[in-house]
Order: sequence, then C-alpha cells, then structure tokens
Amino acid sequence: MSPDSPSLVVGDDDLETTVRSRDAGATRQLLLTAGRRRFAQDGYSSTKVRDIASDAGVNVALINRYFGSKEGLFEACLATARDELGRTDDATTSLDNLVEKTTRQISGPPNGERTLMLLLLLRSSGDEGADRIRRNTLRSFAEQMSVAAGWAPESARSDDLMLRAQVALSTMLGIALLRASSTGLEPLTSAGAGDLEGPLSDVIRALLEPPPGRGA
Amino acid sequence: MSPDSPSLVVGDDDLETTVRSRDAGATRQLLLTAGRRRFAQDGYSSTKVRDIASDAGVNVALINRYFGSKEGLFEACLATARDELGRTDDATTSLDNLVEKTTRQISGPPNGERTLMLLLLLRSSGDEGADRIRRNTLRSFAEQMSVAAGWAPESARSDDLMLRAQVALSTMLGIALLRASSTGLEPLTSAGAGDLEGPLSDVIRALLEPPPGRGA
DNA sequence: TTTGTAAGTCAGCACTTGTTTACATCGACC
DNA sequence: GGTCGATGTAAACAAGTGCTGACTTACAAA
Repeated sequence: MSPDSPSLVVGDDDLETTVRSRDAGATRQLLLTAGRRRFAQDGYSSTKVRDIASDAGVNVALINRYFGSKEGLFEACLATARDELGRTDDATTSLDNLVEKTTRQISGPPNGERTLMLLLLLRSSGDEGADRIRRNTLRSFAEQMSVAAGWAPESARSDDLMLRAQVALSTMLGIALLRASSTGLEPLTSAGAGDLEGPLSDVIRALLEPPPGRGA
Repeated sequence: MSPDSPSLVVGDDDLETTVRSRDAGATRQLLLTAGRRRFAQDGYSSTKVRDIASDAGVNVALINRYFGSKEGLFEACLATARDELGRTDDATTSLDNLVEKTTRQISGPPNGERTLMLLLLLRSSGDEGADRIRRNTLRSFAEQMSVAAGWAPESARSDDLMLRAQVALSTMLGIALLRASSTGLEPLTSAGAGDLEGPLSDVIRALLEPPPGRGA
C-alpha cells in the first residue's frame, strides 16, 4: 500500500505520522523545534548539529541546506522565540494579570515551550546578529511588562522604570535557568504554579507598583 | 589580590619562555584564576584548555598534570567559588546588611571577582560531581540569605522560606547573567550600585520580610 | 660532578564537529 | 519513456580539541 519511507518516521511527540516524504517546510519546522529545545537546554556551543538532526529525524546536511549554518539555525530559532514572546496576546493592563501571566510563563515543565523561549534568550552564540535579536527581544519584553503593570506607555520608558522591569525580568530568567539547570535545586525546581505565585507576586508588585499618578 | 608571584613573568605578552619559575602552587593558582574567568564568562564547553593555559601563561599539559582533566579544573574552580561564597564573613543579621551585601555582590564589573563566582554556579559541564557542588553551594547560599534576613536558623529551612530565598537568589543570578551577557541590555548593564540598591532592596524585602514572630 | 626528582615543554594521536561534495530519489511535466 | 528541479542521503574533509607520553630543564642532595 503506502510505500512507507521508514527512515523518515520521526517524532514520538510529533504526530505527522503521514508520509511526510519530501516537504521542505515541514523539515524546516522539525529542525526549528529540535534546535530550539537543544539550544535552550544545553546552550549554543554544547549543542551538536548531529544531535539536532537526530532529534528531528532528519539528515545533518539539511541544517546547512535550509539555514546555511548552525549559526543560521540558531538565529532562526531566536526569531521564533522573539515572535512568540513579542505577541501581546490581549490587553494585559492589570498587575494581577501580569503576575498571573508571569507565573504561568515560569512554572511548567523545564522543557516546556514557554520556558524554552526564555532560556533561549540567555544563550549566546557569540554572533553579533544573534545578540542583537536577543537584546531587542529582552528590551521589548521588559517594556511590555512595565506597560502591562499599568504604566502609561510614555512613562514606561524612563530609565528607572526600565531598570525595575529588567530586574523583574532577571527574576524570571533566573528562576527559569535554575529550574532547568541540572542542579535540581529544591524546592525551587519542583515548585508548581501555586507555590510560585506568592513570591513572584511579591517581587513584581514590589518592583512595578501601580502607576503613581493614577489610581493607586 | 595575591602577593605578586616573584619571577613569574606572565601577564604581558609572554615572550621570554626561558624564565619559567618552577612553583607548582603558583602554577595551580594561575590556572585556577584563569579557568574561573574563562568558565564563568564563556561557559564550560566554549572554553578551550589552550585558552586557559594561554591566559595563565602556562603550558597546556599542566592542566592535565595538576587537575587531571578539563573537568577536574572546572570542579576545582567551582570549589574555590564555593569556599568564597560560603564564607560568612561577619554576623549579617539585618535586612539592611543583606541588601547592602547583595547589591555589592551584583553591581561591579561583569568580570569582577564576585560576579564571576555567581556566574560559575550557572555553568554546567554535564558532570555529576560538578553538579553536586553547584547544587550544594546554591542551596547553602540561599540558606545564608534567609538566615541573614533575620530568620532563626531552624525556621530558615521551611520549604516556603527556602523557596523565597531561592527566588531572591534567582534575581541575583539573573541580573549577574544579563549584565555579563553580550546583549548589553540597558539600563541594567550599566547600572551602578546606587541604581540597583533601590530595586534590589524592594525585591529582597518583599521576599524575606523580617521574622514575623520575633522582634518588630 | 653526579644523580634523582619535580616541573615544564613539545609533537602529535585519537577523536569530535561543522560543513561540503557527490550521488540517489521523488514528483511532475513534456 | 525522459528530462529536470527539488529534496534527501552518505561519505568525507578540514579545522579544531582534549589529552598523552617521551623528552628536557632546574634545583638540590650526596
């Protein structure tokens, strides 16, 4: 019947059981997903292209075909993270909402989608282009947080407030990193959303208290 | 910092390979210092043994002679960081004191001694022994913070308090990481102790408010 | 001086790793 | 059928990269 191409059967977690014989787009996507996880978990230089290809169930050479180089794949992964994190899904204009979203972003499995995005922003490849993407994404993300905390967009760019937002971001990143770390620091690593919401709420509120000129 | 090692002409462009004083202890120390900086800045797998040796002005093979392997040198560096951070210099029993110490630890050049120690704790080599050192050091450091915040040592080990201390630690680590990152995220990267003390104080106080049952 | 030993040097092996090159295969269109 | 471009595969290349073992040198005891 179906001339199964056995070497192309890939994902245990992916469901494209259909004979994806020759689909450039799908192959690119597989490499992006696998690369994102590897880069986020192991860092850039620890990640081997053969591992990524193996995870994706794809030949190694295709990384170079579709992304030019390991660097190229990394930048592409970073771009997907940027698009993902840059998406201001809805009007998050309350501190409660920000706290809830942040908690959800952090808690969750260390290799979950959201955590991977954050970790990716901490992984450097030494490339200037990739660094620029990371910097812009981080800056924009912190800016979003200050705005979401209820600050007016214009006032949300003052140096003091940006610093505070970036400290809040540091907390998120630090937690994500420690949780994903191989140290297994307890109770942080195993803490669930319920455990983290209290401390996180305290931190965010202490840093980004509601706008001074407004409600309060 | 260390009493200048006599007849060890290393620092500059090593041209005179003739005058290599034969002091095993000094050589070990040179390798530890160079290794600590490289590992902390670039991560484990990005760091090449030849670079460390070059920084130290020492032959590559001596890494293997004195530390067995690259891994061995990394573990030794980690141990020095543990000893450094584990040193409870004085009775730090006030929140003010903790905030001041934390601020001093964080602010300072990204390649300063103190920051390097923190960054080292985040660098994984994949080795189990190194991971255990990192975990114990991190745990002990967080514990110290909760005690320094004024909690009684016995109550300082409750899960909830430990979690809060570890979140505070996450903030420190996240800031250190972002500051040392090649992204150059502003204003965080260039923020001085004066700028950071306010936000940091807010975070630490929000997380580790003075003991409830005691004084106050 | 001779000799023993610790400290340091040197060349290169065995292996990894990103990349490239040459070839095979599929799908479509004439 | 036959050609051809897109897709995928396998092998190999070139530049590292950690590590080793034989060798040399400084220092000091005998």
